[in-house]
Amino acid sequence: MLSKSINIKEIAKRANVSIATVSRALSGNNNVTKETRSKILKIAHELNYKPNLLARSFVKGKTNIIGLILPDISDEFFSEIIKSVDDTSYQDGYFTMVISSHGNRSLVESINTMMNSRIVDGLIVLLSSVNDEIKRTLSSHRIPVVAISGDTSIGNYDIITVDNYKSSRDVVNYLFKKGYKKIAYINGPSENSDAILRHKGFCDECKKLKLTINPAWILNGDFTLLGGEEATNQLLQNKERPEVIFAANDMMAVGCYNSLAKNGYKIPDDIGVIGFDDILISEYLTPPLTTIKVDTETLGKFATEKLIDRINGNDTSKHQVITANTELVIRKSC
Amino acid sequence: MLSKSINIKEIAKRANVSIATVSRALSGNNNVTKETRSKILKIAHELNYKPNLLARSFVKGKTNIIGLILPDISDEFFSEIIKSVDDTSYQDGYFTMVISSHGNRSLVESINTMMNSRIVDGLIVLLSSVNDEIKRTLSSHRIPVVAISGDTSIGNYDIITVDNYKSSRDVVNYLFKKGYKKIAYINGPSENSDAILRHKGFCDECKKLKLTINPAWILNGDFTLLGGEEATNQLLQNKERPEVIFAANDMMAVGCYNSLAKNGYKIPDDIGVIGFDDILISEYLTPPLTTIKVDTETLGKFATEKLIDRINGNDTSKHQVITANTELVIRKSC
DNA sequence: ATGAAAGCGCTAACAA
DNA sequence: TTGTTAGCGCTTTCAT
Repeated sequence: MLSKSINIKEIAKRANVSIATVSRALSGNNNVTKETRSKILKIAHELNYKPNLLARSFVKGKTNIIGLILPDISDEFFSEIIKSVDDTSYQDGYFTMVISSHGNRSLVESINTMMNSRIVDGLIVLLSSVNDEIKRTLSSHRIPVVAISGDTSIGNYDIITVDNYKSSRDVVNYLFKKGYKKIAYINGPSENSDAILRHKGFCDECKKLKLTINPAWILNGDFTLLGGEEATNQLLQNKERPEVIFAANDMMAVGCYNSLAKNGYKIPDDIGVIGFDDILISEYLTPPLTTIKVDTETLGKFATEKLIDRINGNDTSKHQVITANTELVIRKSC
Repeated sequence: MLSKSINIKEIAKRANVSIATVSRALSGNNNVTKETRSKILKIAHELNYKPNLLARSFVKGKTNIIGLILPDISDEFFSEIIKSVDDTSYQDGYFTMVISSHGNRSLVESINTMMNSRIVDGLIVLLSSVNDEIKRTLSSHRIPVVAISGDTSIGNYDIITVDNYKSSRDVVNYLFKKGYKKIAYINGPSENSDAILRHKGFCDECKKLKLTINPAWILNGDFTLLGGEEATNQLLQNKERPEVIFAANDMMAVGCYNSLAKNGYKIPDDIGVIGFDDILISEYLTPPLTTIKVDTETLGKFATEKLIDRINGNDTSKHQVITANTELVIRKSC
């Protein structure tokens, strides 16, 4: 294994030409006669020659690999992003390297390593929360960076985002029109940008519709299934019960379902539930979950195309914030 | 952007030493005096020097990246594998590069590219079906290869597998003991190694228990949700109905649930359902799905550890087949 | 402990 | 059209 590999020098020797000619023949460069080229190609094939991409990348200063940094790889939402990014980049001749930031402590570290390693030509970073250090790190762009982030405060990089705020208002509006007046809300993590905006959207629309918000109906969640379940348990302790629960993401909505089932409540007859994200599972819950569909495919596609355009220098415009569409998917849960 | 970067030559100049000394100081080599080292480190820090990992990899012939080739990245089963592989490799100082084979046509191509690129030090390949060409390609190991595969026919690489056959027999046995005699089976794709073994396990155990298999109750599926739904629809056309449906994977079991609900059957009262894989969603179905838990974390961990041991030369034993455990998880669906 | 120099495999500028 | 040669940034002998 790892036996000494065939290189262009070896081919050059056998073909009685210089390594430059071999390089040219192999890279499809024009300045080689048909005969020389076919002779070289034949020998290369016979020796099962494979170019050392590492050497090539090294000299060219370009690897055709993009890096994708995620907080946590297993999350379903993220895996859809991975697929979308990978599909898009592959079509443009790029590989995707997926890097979990393995906990927040190392997010900045991961970004820094990747930025300066020369292993990736560009970076897509999925951000759940943003602080100054992260922003500074991302802005120190040795290579192009695109962030997928709820926080759209401008930095020195492109941002692909979802309209959390408006979608959240849409939800409240929909509920209001359906006749729901008593709405409970399960919040996401306090530092999560998406969660913050969704919460703000909820509050603002309630205010606009003059819905009074019972403070006991605003629960703290953490975007996990269990968090949603516990929040709902807590909610059900109150004597007065809401008519519907708005969970800031679908995973918590699933937790909601569990709690409600265990406590003997029927959805939507006794209490309605609405979520946010439209993860795969949502459609197959009983009853199917009404939710906001976040188009992860577009999210990943936009991010990748933007990044590759930046890498290739095809896009030298000012850094942008691009908003991907959402859509209210009405199913059976409210 | 991409401004000329600081390199060891620059540091050497400023520190009035040779590049060799800088290299030694930076790599923690002993043969440098405390003073020289700290001087160099200070300058490197001031200049915000980051080593060019590509150059380092190139000269060392080692990138500390492992490749993970998957048939389709979005599958939930696979994303758990990704996480496990990434976590494990990260702990050992490796990055993980995820490569979707983007359809079978390019699987061999993907393997070949990665094998010879020098970009990855080793390769984990998730195989859903195996043919001679794939086997030959994997066996031509310029670098170590570990396959995660149902097909365990020996090749020139390590194999991590799941005991599909035995687990499938376990399922039938469990059903039999629960009093189910009329069992329907929804098969996976005909060329899928796991599916083939699960089906064989089903047949053999039925035979052993002298359960007669109604041919109309053996359906063709494709491991997708929709496939499971359609198969179940078809199954319900028969006048005689089975007491329980064994879906060869959980995704199809979810499809089963949908079809049964739409046709007015209650699980498990009217008809039972059992699956295979234990994907995240299974626990939260109504009723929670009884299934075989495939421990993807262990699967990925075994594969990664094996691979890294091979890369480091810590394992020079003959190629092995390692079987990861499964476990029958009894919930409420039968 | 430090330096000089070779070389990893390839591309590309320059010469011929 | 082809060859010569100089790097790319780093590690690693081999001297000193």
